Amino acid sequence: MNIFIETPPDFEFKRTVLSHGWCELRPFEFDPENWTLSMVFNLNRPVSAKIYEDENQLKIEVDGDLNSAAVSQIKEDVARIFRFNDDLDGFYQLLKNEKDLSWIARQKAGRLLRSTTVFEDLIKTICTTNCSWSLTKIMVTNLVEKLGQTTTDGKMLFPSAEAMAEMPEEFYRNEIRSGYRAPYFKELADHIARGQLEVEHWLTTDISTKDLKKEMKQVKGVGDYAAENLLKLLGRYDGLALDSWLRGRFYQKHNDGNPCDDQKIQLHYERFGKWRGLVIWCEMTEKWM
DNA sequence: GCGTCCAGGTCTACC
DNA sequence: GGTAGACCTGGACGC
Repeated sequence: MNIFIETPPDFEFKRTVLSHGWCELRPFEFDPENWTLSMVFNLNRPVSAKIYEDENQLKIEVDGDLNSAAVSQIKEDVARIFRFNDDLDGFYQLLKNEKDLSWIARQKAGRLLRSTTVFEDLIKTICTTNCSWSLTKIMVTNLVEKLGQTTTDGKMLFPSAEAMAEMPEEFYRNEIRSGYRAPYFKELADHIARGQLEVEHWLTTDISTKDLKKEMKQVKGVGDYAAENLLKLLGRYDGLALDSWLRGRFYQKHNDGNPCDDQKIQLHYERFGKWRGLVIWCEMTEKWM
């Protein structure tokens, strides 16, 4: 069946899908020829779907018929991953007189694609640390294919914390190829499955970004970069989430290709206040489309 | 085909 | 609080 969802006026499907690398990480699958994003919804059973842009709405093509509760859940999940409820007015106002950055508002960039749970984004973020993008994809694909529930058409859901907690550390090292991250995954999944750690509330908590970042860094494998990257996915852009790729792009664009310390990068974006993390990301990914 | 080197972010021990 | 070394993998490179 097909489900149609109206999009906000300042929403841009293509810019959001390609906002960062998440569309390449399972269960997301991006088809650039047909401009389709595939994913799997966690309803009372895993259900695969293809998402298309259809004028001012999104068309969600799902396998079989769904009841109204399942349709509501899909609408909620779609709003969440595409950031329909994010208010970017302040961000666009800030940039409207910036000669080199005004394109961001014109192209409606700035919505960063995310998963349907904080847990999934957290695990994927740890998979991006200290390795090549190809290894990130290998680790995420292995997690999904070896632990995820299967849909009727053979697609797979991202595994739950409970499913991950059932596996021993060696599984993550030998099967997922996560190397030294193996004990981190095991410990994180154990803590969440036992109810000792609650990460879903990170999306709605009122605590300061500084305190939230501190809480995130209590998770093994989460350092400054990972915490700030996850914060961006939660809608908090105070941190730049500098990694080697972002630093390299800054050196090329603003420092004649020469390396500089992080303090100089921080200083460059300081005037953008709470939006600085989103400004640097949009600026460095301008040519992705 | 095999061995070596490198990039990558975080943790831990140490100062 | 700051710093050095270890962690582990895939890929690039030389032989």
